[in-house]
Amino acid sequence: MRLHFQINISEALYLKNPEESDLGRKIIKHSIELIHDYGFEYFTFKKLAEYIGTTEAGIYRYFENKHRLLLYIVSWYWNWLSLQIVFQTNNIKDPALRLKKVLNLLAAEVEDDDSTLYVNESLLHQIVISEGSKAYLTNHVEADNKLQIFKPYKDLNAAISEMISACNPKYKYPRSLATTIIEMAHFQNFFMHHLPSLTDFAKEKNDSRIVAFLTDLVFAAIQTNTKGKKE
Amino acid sequence: MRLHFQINISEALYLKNPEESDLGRKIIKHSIELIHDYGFEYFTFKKLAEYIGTTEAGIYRYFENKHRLLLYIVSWYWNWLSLQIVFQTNNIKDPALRLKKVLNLLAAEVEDDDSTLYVNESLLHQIVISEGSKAYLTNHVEADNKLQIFKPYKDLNAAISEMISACNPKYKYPRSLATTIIEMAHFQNFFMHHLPSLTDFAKEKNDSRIVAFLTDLVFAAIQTNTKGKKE
DNA sequence: TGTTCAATGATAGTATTACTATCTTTCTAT
DNA sequence: ATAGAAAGATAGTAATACTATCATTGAACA
Repeated sequence: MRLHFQINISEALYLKNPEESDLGRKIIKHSIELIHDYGFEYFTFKKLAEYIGTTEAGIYRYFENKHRLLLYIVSWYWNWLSLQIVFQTNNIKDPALRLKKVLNLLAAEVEDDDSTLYVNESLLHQIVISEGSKAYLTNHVEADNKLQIFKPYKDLNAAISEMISACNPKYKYPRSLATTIIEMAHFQNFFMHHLPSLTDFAKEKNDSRIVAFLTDLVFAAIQTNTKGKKE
Repeated sequence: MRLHFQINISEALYLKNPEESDLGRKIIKHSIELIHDYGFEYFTFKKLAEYIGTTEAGIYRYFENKHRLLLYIVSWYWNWLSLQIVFQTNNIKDPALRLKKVLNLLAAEVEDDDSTLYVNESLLHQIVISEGSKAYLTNHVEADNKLQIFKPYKDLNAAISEMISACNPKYKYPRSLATTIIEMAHFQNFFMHHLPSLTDFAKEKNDSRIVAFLTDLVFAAIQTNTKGKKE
C-alpha cells in the first residue's frame, strides 16, 4: 500500500521550499544523516555543504540557520507521525485501543517509510529523540511560537489529548498527560540507551518495555480518575 | 535555621575548583545570571568575562568550555535539591507523604537560599528547567557518563525511585517513573509559561497545578499496580 | 534560435566564537 | 625578603556563522 500525503510545514521555517528542488531535497536528506552522525551541536552548514557537494551559501538560500533547519525536520517528523496515527487508528473505534496504538507508534522503533524518498524516518526518529526538545528549549520560543512553528507538535498533542478525553471525559489533565506521553516515549528511549540506570529497562533494551510502561502509566491515570478519587 | 552542607561535584567538571577562590565563585554566580538572561546558546565566555570584569583566559582556567560550566551548575542544583529533600523529608515516616513532599520540592517555585552566598537557587532552578536536559542530550553523553558527571542526577533519581518502591514494592517501573516525575516537573513548567496550550494550566499559571497533576499521576500509577492489574 | 530568468556554483570577505599561549603583576605564605 | 600561585593583560589562531557578488547553467517562452 502506497500512501500519498501532504506534509504541511510553516513557511516561516525556510527561505525557499526545499521540497521543490533537487538541491532542497538533498539538503533535507543529508542533513538528517549528518545531524544523526555528529549531533546537532557539531553539525555545521559547512560540513553539510561539503557532504552534499555544494557550498555554504547554497544552503543559506534555503535555511536562515541550522536551528531553522532542525525545526524543519522535526516539524516534518511530527507531521508524518500524525499522518501515521490517522492512517493506523482510522478503523479502530474503541478509544482505549486507539490510544494504545498511538503509544506504540510513539515509542516503538520507526522503520524507513519508502513512500518518502528523501527522508529516512528511522534516522529522523532518532534525531527527534536526541535533539527534538532543543527545537523549543531556546530563548526565542515565544517568537517562534508566534510564527506557528510548533503547530505540528501542538496538533499531535491535541490529537492525543482528545483520545485521552474520549477514554475518560472526566480526566482533568489530558493535555499535560499527552505531553508526558510524547516526551517520555523519547526520554525513556534516550535514557535506556545512554544512561540506563535511570530506567527500568537496562537489562533488555527493548522498545516494547517502554510501551508497556507508558500504557500502564496512562491507563492508571485515566482509570483512577474515573472514580473521581481525590487525595 | 542555617544549614551547612557540602555540595559534591565531579572533579572532571572543572580545571580548578571554583568554590575555592573569589574569581571562581564570581564565575559561578554571574554565569547563572547570564545563562538565565541570554539562554545557554547565546551565552559566551567573552560576555561572562566582560560582565565579571576579568578576561576570557581567566575563565578558561576554571572550565574547559561552556558545556562543562553548564554541567557544573546543573550538578550543583541536583546536589542542592537532594539535600533539601533529605532535610525536608527527614522526619516524615509515611512514604506517600515523603513522595508528596518531593513532588512539591521538584515542581514548586524555588526561593533563593541565603545560606549559599554565590548561588541564586531561584535563577538556577529556571536554568535547570530550560537548559537542564541539554546537559545530557549530546553526542558525548556516554563519555561524560563514564566520568561520573551525572551522578547527582542519578542519585536524585535513585532516591525518588526508592520512595516509590517504599510506597509500593510491587510497582514495576520505579526508576522510569522517577525520571518521568523529574522531567515532567520541569517540562510542564516550561510549557505552562511558553507554550501553554500543551498543558492544562494555561488559565492560572500556577506551580501548584503541576504538583497536583504529578501527584495524581504518580499515585494512580503506583496504586493501580498494587492490585496486580494487567492489561 | 535567441533571450530571459531562476537556480546554482564559485569565490571572497567579515564578525564572532572558542579556544591557546605567553608574559607581567599581585598577593600570600614562609 | 622571596618563592610560588593566582590573576591580569595581550595577542594570536582556527572554526563558525554568516553576507555579498559575480559567473554559469539550463529550462521556458517568444
